[in-house]
Amino acid sequence: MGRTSDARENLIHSAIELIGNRSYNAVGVQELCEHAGVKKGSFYHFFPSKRHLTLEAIDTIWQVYKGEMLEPICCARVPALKKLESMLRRSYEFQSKSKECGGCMTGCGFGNLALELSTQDEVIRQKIADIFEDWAMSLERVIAQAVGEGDLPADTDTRATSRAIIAYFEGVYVLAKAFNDPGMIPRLGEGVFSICIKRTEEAAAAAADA
Amino acid sequence: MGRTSDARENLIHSAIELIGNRSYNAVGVQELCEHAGVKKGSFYHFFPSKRHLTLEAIDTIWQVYKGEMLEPICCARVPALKKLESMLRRSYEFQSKSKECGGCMTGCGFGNLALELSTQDEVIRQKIADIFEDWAMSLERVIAQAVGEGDLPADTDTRATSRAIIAYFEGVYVLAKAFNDPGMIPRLGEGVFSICIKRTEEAAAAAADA
DNA sequence: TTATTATTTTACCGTACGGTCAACTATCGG
DNA sequence: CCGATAGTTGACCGTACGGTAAAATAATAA
Repeated sequence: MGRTSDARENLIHSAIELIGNRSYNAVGVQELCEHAGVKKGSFYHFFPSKRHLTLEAIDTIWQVYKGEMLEPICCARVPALKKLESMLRRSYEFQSKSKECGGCMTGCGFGNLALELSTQDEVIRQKIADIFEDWAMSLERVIAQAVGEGDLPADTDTRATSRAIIAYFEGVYVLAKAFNDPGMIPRLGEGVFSICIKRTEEAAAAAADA
Repeated sequence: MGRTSDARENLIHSAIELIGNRSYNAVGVQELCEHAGVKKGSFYHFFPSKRHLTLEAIDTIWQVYKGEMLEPICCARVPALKKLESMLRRSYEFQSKSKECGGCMTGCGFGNLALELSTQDEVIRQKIADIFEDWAMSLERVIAQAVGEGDLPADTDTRATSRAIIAYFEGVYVLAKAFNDPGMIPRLGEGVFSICIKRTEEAAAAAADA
């Protein structure tokens, strides 16, 4: 009963867009409200604070990314290595488009918020860590598939490899954003395939005799 | 002529410490002044804006990091792969210490500022991009050394490899910060050695027939 | 010693921030 | 049609922000 409203959803989507394009601290409640077409009083009717809105926005991006990008790719019936290629290509497409629209690369929303807020907000940090963990588990299944398909060595450490790939992805986003060049995603992204492989005997030996 | 002062240096070091531990937008001019033991009027005697102080702080961290960490390691007369190990170990030590002191991992100051400010401040973005480029060139020489020592294939793309390693380092920092766990640096860091190697024939073929 | 110059100090500016409140209004179930 | 409920509105906190201006003070070069 009572009336209904889409102000709540609008605010979440405005937060995703504005905070995603700039940063948490660079976007104010007022701007969020204007962008969503909502008065400040309504903001605080739906969310106890800007921080709470952000927490919901983080949940939403993850649900959307997971549901519309990650799972469709992971569940497709194609070779595992092609799935990695798809992720790379889709990332590139998305970042290119966002650069064409807004003039600059936004990068990964989780990485952005993790670096900005991890030392200041334990709840947000933990939420992002959970997301990375969830993401890694999806990826781990892809790695295991690749092992099964014989494209990766049978003794591959799937857990470590999946984490390393996510780290690499995040790092590529950092550089691409610093250079404002989405083209770095496919260029550097190539290197993902190297991560899957264990280091050569010679390299291991050379590193070991330190 | 006139009196001398260390206020300027104090402000730069306060900026490095405070902004490094939190973020650009989370630290105000007032707090910077208090930490440096300087009055606000003096702040604006030395710097036209907080942004300009930050630009100088970025320069300073890079000069210090380069002079006290990067070059000593790169110029040492040891095998190239051992240099990579040194970088990893020193990163771990530094981040562990900073976590013990302040309670949390700060990560890489350049990555932090790149993700926070790249979309909002072109000058800062470009400065950080230049630093990454400079860093990559130092690393490229190490990779070339490893090739010369026979620890990496003769056909290694030293330029691409050095960029990939920096991306990977940055990504490891992102994850380690999100999990507030410096231990991820040595754990994930292992993967650096994989990046140096070209992907196997089979993997390349599998990825190619997409 | 003195004139000059660099630094320090204090008080202040306008603005934007995150957040609160109470009155008001539309809507839905009964 | 009515009462409860959910959503809206606009005015309003206190505070902290980045930044300014001018007078006071200290040190140095001549």
